[in-house]
Parts: sequence; structure tokens; C-alpha cells
Amino acid sequence: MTLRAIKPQHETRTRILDAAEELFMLHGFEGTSMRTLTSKAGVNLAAVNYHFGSKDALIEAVFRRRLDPMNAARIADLDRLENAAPAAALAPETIIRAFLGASLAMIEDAKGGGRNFIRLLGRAYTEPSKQIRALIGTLYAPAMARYKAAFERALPELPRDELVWRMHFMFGTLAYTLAATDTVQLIAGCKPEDRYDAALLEDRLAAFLCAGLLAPLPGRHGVRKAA
Amino acid sequence: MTLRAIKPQHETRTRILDAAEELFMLHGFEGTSMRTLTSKAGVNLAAVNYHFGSKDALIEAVFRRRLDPMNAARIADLDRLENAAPAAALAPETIIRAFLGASLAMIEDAKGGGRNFIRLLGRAYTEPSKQIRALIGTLYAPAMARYKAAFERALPELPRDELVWRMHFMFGTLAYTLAATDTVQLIAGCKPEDRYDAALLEDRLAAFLCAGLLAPLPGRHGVRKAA
DNA sequence: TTATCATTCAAACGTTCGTTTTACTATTGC
DNA sequence: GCAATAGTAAAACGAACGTTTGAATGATAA
Repeated sequence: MTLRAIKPQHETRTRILDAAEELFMLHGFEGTSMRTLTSKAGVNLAAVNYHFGSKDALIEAVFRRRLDPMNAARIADLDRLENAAPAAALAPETIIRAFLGASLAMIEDAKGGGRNFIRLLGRAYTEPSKQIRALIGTLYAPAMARYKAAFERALPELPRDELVWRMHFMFGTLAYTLAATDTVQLIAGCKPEDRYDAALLEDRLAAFLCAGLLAPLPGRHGVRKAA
Repeated sequence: MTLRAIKPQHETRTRILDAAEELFMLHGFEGTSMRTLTSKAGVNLAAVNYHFGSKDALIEAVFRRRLDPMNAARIADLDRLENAAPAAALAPETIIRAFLGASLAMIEDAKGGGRNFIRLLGRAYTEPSKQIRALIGTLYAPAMARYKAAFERALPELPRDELVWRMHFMFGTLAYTLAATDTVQLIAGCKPEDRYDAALLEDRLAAFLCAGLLAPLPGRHGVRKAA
């Protein structure tokens, strides 16, 4: 009857999620008002409360939309690698690259908004809001447990608490690298055009993290300050 | 003439800065209102605008109060180490420990509020606000340049851009470790009581970062996925 | 056609925000 | 003692916030 295209299912929801992803990345959660958000999305002011219930629920939806599939892919990657060579433990670098891959693949997705989300995610680990941190922790938990088990199998001689700390360090490096993309330039001389070469970045991160994970155990309270 | 103690210079300023440090750490900048802030500090609502001019200026003052001396101490540490053994380049681990020391020393200062500040600082690197990130970058710049030069001397064979990236990674690990203290527990099994043993944490961080910094160069685009 | 349902819309709700104003108090210098 | 200054106090400012309301709209099913 009209030339108007058929409206895709939940188009308004998607437009809101996309706009939220970008604005939350640019200005943070509290720095993004419902008015600027709905205005950018081209929807009515009341649409967020109608479709999501509240601003907090929208924030959660933004994370869930990407994080659930991302961590599912992480686990699937690990399953695939382990099934390819059963009985043998995976090499630490293989595990690390599997973990990095899921994040770095999104960086190259500039059009789909994946890059926005990755930078938003990198910042979420240090959010002031307890609810958000709890949500992130919940969404990550299954993948984290899975990777921890893989590392334990790959490095049986590494003490458990040392492994936990080193996973913590590795995660921090990744989170910071993703979040700081295009932002702080603490160290001069960085070439921004390199930053989005995901393959090269993965190589650099993998080399750094792999060495850190396999580092000799710290001589506890021993070799301080001495060169 | 009265029993009232002599009011220390700028007591109101200090009370405001202390309250701001804690509340900004707990709830973020936008999540902390002037009313709760001045209420916690026990000062009048108008005091912040009188003494600092605006909320933004207060935020800047919070960072400057601690960051300026901290980075000055970092540079002084490096100077001292280099003067102790001139001509010879410092060991990478020595440089790393000098950098870590300034941050970790503050963690143990729970009473003076240093711990609050360190966690606040760890989060500031990924702040949405451009002004804050620019401020952090400015305050860090001198120390960063100094440490970059020290690393270049210690590792003449490491390509410059690789060094920049690895410094970036190292900084991210430290920032995340500091910021995430007591917050997200992404990896189960962490013992929180260990977290404030600064000496042990320094050993662990130093071992991890040192290995990462000295990692073999990544085989560019070469050894992907292969174990 | 008519009834029904999901969605969109403009307008307004009450609250909280950072900031400013104006008056008041205490201290300092002469 | 007295003017000048620095600081504190209570109250109000306009703007922006997240959310709610109730009517209008448009498609679907009977």
C-alpha cells in the first residue's frame, strides 16, 4: 500500500542500543542523558523506558547483547582446540591467543559498532557502580573458569595463587589496551594508525603476556631493589 | 582567648580534598554531588566553589595534590639510582621497581587516604572525560619521558615502537591492578588479604612485567595460532 | 467495519544538580 | 577602636535529570 519499507523487528530497540553503545563509550553512563541518547537514536524520549524499563536496564542490555556471544565464542574456541588434540595440554600461547582473539576481532568491526563496545567494555572493569561491576563479573564468570582450568592444565607446576595473579595481570593489560585505544597517550611516539591492526596487536600482546605468564617465580621478599 | 584550637591553614580545603578523594573513588566524579561531598567533609555547600571555583577545578586539585609529588619522587628515585652507578645502564628490573614503588607505597597508606587515591588514579586513565584524561597525561608526561629514556638506555636493542607498546602494556597492568583492588573479582580464588601486602605485590608485578618487557620479539604475522 | 494490541508521541512530573547570591562572623592591620 | 579582609552560613537560582502520563497512531485479527 505504501512505499515505506517493512519495519524490521525491534528496530527501535536496536537503534537505542547502538546509540547507547557509542554515547556510553564517549561520555560514560552518567554523562549520557536520555535526551541526547534518544535524540541520537532518532526515537522518542519515552522509548527507552518503554522498551527496557529504565536506564540501568538499558546499560545491562548493552553489555549482554555483545558479551554473551563473545564469551560463548571464547569457550567454543577453547573446546575446539582441546578436541583437536585431546589428552595433550594446550600450549599457553595458544590459550592466550584464543582469549585475545574474541576481543581483538571486535576492534576491526568499526562499522558494526564492535569497536565502540570493546572500548566501553575495557572501561567497565573499573566502573564506580557496583551493579555494573557485578554484572560484568557474572557475564565473564563461565569463560573465566574455563580459561583458568585450561591454564592449570597447561602449567601444572605454577602455584595456583600465582596463576590467579598472573591471569589478573593479563586481563588488566588487555582491558587497558582496549580501553585506552585512541584516548590517553601517556607515552609519546605512538603511531595511532598501528592501533587498529588487530593481527599485529595480537602478536605484540601475545608475546608480552606469554612471557609474563611464564616468568620465573618471584623470589619472595628476596631480590628487592638489588640489581 | 578561647579553648578552641588554632585552625590549621586551609583546613577546609584539606577536608574537602579528603572527602572528595574518598567519594570520587567510591562513586565516581559525576556520581558524587556537591551536597554529599560537603556534607561528608563537614563544610558548607558553598565552600567548594569558594575555595576551588568549581567542581571540575576540585577534581583537578585532587589529582594534583598527590600526583605531582608522586611523579617527582619517581624522577628523584631514578636520578638517585643513575647517580649511584654512572656510565652503566640500569637493569630493567631496577627501573620497573622504581616505577612501581611510588604507586605501591601509597597503597599501604590506608589512613592518610593514599589508598583511596591510588584506586581513583587507576580508574582515571580510562575516564570518559577528555579534560581528566588530558590532565592525567600532562601530570604524567615528565616522569614518563624520564622512564622511557631509562628503558631506551637499558634496552638499546629493543625497537623504539616495540618499547612504547610494552611500556603501554606495563602501565595498563599496573593501572588495572591498582584500580581493581577490592573491586571486581573476575577470577575466583583470590585471597583479598594478600592484596595489600605491597612488598609481595611488587615482587609479583615486577616478575611479570620484567618478563613481558624482555619477551622475544613477536614474529610479525608469522607464528599465528600455531602451537 | 470494529475491536485489540503494541508502539509512538508531546507534555509534564517531581527531584536533584552545580552554582550564585546575600548576609553574617571572625580575624587581621593600623 | 575601626576599617578591611577572609571565610562561613542559609537560601535560592535556573537548568537538566530520569521517569510517567494519557492521548494519538497504525497494524492485525475477528
